[in-house]
Amino acid sequence: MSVPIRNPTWVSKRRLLEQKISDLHRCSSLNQVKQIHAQVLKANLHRESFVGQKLIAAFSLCRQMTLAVNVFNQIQDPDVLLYNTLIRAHVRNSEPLLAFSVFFEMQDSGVCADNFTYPFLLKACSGKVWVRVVEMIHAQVEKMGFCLDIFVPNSLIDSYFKCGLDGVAAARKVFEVMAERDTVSWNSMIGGLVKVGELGEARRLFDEMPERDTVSWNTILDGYVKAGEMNAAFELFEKMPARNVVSWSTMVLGYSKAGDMDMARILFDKMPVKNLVPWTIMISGYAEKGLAKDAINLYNQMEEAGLKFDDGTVISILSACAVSGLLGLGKRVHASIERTRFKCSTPVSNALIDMYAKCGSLENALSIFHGMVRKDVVSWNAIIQGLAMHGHGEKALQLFSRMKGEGFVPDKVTFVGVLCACTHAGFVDEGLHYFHAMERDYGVPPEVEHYGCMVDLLGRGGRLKEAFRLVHSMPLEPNAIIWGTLLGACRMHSATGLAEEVFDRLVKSELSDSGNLSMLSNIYAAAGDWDNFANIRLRMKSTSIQKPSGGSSIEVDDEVHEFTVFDRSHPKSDRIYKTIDGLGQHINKLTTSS
DNA sequence: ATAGGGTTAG
Repeated sequence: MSVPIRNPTWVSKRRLLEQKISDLHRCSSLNQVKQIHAQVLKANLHRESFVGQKLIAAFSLCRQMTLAVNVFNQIQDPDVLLYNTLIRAHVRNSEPLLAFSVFFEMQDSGVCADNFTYPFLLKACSGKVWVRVVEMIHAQVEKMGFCLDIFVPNSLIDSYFKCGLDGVAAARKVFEVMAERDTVSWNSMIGGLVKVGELGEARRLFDEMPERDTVSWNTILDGYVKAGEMNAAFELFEKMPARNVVSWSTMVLGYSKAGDMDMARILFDKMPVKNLVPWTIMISGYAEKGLAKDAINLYNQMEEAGLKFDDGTVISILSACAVSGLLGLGKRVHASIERTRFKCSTPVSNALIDMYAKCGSLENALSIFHGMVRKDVVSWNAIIQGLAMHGHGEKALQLFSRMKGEGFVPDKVTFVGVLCACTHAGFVDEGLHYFHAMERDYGVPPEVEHYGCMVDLLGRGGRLKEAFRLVHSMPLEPNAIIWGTLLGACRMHSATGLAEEVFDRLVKSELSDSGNLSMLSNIYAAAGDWDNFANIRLRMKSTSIQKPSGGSSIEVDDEVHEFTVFDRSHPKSDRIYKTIDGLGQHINKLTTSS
């Protein structure tokens, strides 16, 4: 019998599968991944570590962690690479606890962590609770002698600062006891101190350090910018021995955030080298402030300069459009994305949903949402919020239950949307139900935002006493929004006496702003108390200078129309207010007749 | 280790 010749079709099939496996990370749909998984099982390749790594990563990108874990369990003696892949998958899916349980499992089975394992774990540790975990990792790397490698203490400093205030002392300690410090160690300390708002100490270290590089200068510069001290920042900026694109961008952002777009533009024009970031900062700055013409001009220039934008650019500009209702620019950005790539990334789609919803184009928001390949919690939150905002409370609640059905875990933002949906649909009892269920059934303790929603829900539902009781009994300190909401409820039900009580609290806690003042003046006006009305209006004149009042804006044909409290500067102001009054009467008629 | 970036109540 002759030696069997390999079937050429079989060989090419096998090659094709291997190619598919190594391209798994490029798969855009769950079905494709499932198909390849089936082929892997048929070819009996599912016990290979490399194949497992690829499949786990691909399933985790589709949020199919059950499938990812199944793949993992098929492999008998997982190596460190496979463990790392699963750890990273859990971290990516915001499941730090599961990531750690895999890590412990790995230790129990005697597989040693490598230099990749700890960075993945450290990435899972953000937020206050996790400082203990950084401490645990710290102890382990210390025990294994990893701390002799300067890379390790440097990243520990960074991780401790990521724990917020709880980690600051430990970060200082690591820095103090380090055998040797390099510029990165100093810069990490300065950056961390800036992040937690310890600008003074950051500056002391900056002055103390033996050798400063441009990163050191940029970091301390950012500290002054974040503190809003633009004069000090500018002084530093002029003194710097060398400036790079980061230094200039930091200054441009600072002026933009301070509302000084002219100064931001002067520096932007002067920059010797620009990359995407300063362009993004400028366009977003204009867009956020409703300066549609400037934003669009610069956007055109950026396109003409042949710059291809990345996710950061797109997200930043879209969220600025959402703030000021620049639907026109938002649509242009959307069109540019569609031209340049096949599918949007999840964060970009999320930004699009939010932009369309906030600009009032719910159909577009919904079509982006339904067309998404990989939704995440944020996608659901954004669409639930968008539907709620536009009065589709019932639809929002339907999506909430679908979200759970598809295996997504609601978070605190989801419940803000859900409660908001109940308010807008007038579902007071459902709202109370969700409010009680969120901690009990979902492990999400209510925060001040949720109490705010409840005050609004009860207040609008005419259950003013319950709203008051909730505010007085809540375990958290009520903020200006809570009192303002309560004040609004008082106005709605002409409860002048209660309103005064609320307002006293606002004044005492120095939380009164022009919005709340105008609300109180409306209450007096409605009650015919013109003396108090005049009093409040006088007060508004003096406080409105200190505190900017809230408002809304909308873009029509590249022109932005802005509206703030008591503002009648719009040329069609009379007609607008007449229309609003008409609508109000119409609504009253409908609600009293039903 | 430094600059821009998604969802949060009135």
